[in-house]
Amino acid sequence: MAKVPETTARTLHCDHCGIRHKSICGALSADEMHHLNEIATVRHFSAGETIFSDEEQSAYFANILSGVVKLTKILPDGRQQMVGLHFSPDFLGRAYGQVNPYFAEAATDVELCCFQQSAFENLLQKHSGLERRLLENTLSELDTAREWMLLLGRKTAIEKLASFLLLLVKRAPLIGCTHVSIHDLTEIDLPLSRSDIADFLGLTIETVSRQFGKLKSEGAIELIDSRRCKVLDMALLSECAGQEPPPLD
Amino acid sequence: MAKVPETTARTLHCDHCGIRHKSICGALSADEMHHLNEIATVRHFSAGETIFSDEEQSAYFANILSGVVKLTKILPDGRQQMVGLHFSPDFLGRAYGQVNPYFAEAATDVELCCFQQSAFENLLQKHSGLERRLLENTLSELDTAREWMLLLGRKTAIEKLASFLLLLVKRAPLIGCTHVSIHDLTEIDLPLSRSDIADFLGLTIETVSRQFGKLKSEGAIELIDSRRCKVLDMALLSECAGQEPPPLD
DNA sequence: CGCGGTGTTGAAGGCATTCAATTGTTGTGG
DNA sequence: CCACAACAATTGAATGCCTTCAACACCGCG
Repeated sequence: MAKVPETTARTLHCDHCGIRHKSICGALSADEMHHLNEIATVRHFSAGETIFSDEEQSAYFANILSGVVKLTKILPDGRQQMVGLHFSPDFLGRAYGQVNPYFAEAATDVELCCFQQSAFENLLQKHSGLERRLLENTLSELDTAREWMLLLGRKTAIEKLASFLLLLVKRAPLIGCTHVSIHDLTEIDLPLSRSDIADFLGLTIETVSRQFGKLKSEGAIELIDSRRCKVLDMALLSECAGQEPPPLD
Repeated sequence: MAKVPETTARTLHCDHCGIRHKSICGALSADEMHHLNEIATVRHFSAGETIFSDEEQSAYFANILSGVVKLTKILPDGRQQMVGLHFSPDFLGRAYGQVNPYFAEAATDVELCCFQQSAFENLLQKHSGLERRLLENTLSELDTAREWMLLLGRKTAIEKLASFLLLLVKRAPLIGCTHVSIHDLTEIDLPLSRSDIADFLGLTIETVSRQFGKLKSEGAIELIDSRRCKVLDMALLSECAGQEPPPLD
């Protein structure tokens, strides 16, 4: 458990870390960072690999250096629901060690900066700035989860998909998966398969596919290929997401 | 905003507080408690009253002394989803002041111990034990929210209702709304109206009512009146909730 | 007794699922 | 380079679950 996993692992120099200030490490002084540096290792995961399953999940914490990580929960009969979707520079892991039935899986190729649980929790207790950062982090995750609950409980399939695309538009700049084309249109790289999107939205892959079709025929988006789409009309997309008052007719 | 609201308000003696050790106040020493005592006021809300709406939500924090509080989110067209359900001795409020579109409403008559935002956040910064308690609190709320997402996204109507009843069975002892009858059967007081339950589960009131009927005819529960039900077969109820592997037929 | 609010029950309709077939994509080996 | 398999995504048709709309029952209260 305290062992470094089989995957590529090496110590890392926080000084040169690209997410140094955006991640929760931003709360640390140069001195404290030094301590963290000593317990940090970088690990790589290919798309589809399990990062942790419910049995061993609390073994370590991690910052996402690059890539997309999904958190899912599974019912005994196999039904599955995504409950978290994390990009760089998000933080992974459940402090204060209660066991939770989550699976974390790499949605794309992923690079993590990992910390041993015990060492990290030590640091957490010593340095209240870090704890506060973690608290703020957790609070905003809770906000996200609740927004998501509204989506799952009350939105229609097309609203769900439109909301998902808007979420990508909003968050994706951070991970460089959108860019603006010459015609001022946003292009989105979808970091998830249809099956993952379905898990995210509480739908089936067939329904997701059909809603893509509807948004296309509405003129809100255009599909370049199954992993890339262009937003043709952002206002229309927002309206489809149910965030604007619906047209009264 | 720093004013004490119009409702009944008086200073309170934390020494005699019934939830003193179970709430987040348990993190405080007698001395610190003294400080908290000075910024605390008790407020009463009748069932149905709004505790805070999205505009003013961050004005204060509170411990729930008694009663049940629901947190809801609303779509522009009026569709509504509950995103939090809180009992005594839960803590209410979003630290570090981002505005969030929640409504908090009293589901039953409610008694709160309120703290001014600024005063409480001061205390939070000075006393890291309190902050840690809040963090643990927030983490477990996040766990709850994610469990709920699984329910909203993937469970059927009957599974949703059964899960809700199990949640009450699990949490309700804290608020004295269950008790065991002479035949060793658990009796539950439902603190929510059908409409609230529907909001909780992402269903309509009609569907909730029908699922009560199904659970009854399955023999899992018995309805005493619309606000009280008896669990006849806990194992069956768990099975209906989809927590056990479903019967293979 | 009538009234409003809350909960139940029935019938019809719609949206998402399920099952099934087809097309598209990727990577491997001949 | 092409054939082929394996997988991912789309599309179609039929079913089913939940919703919607509507009527009715129940309860407390003036």
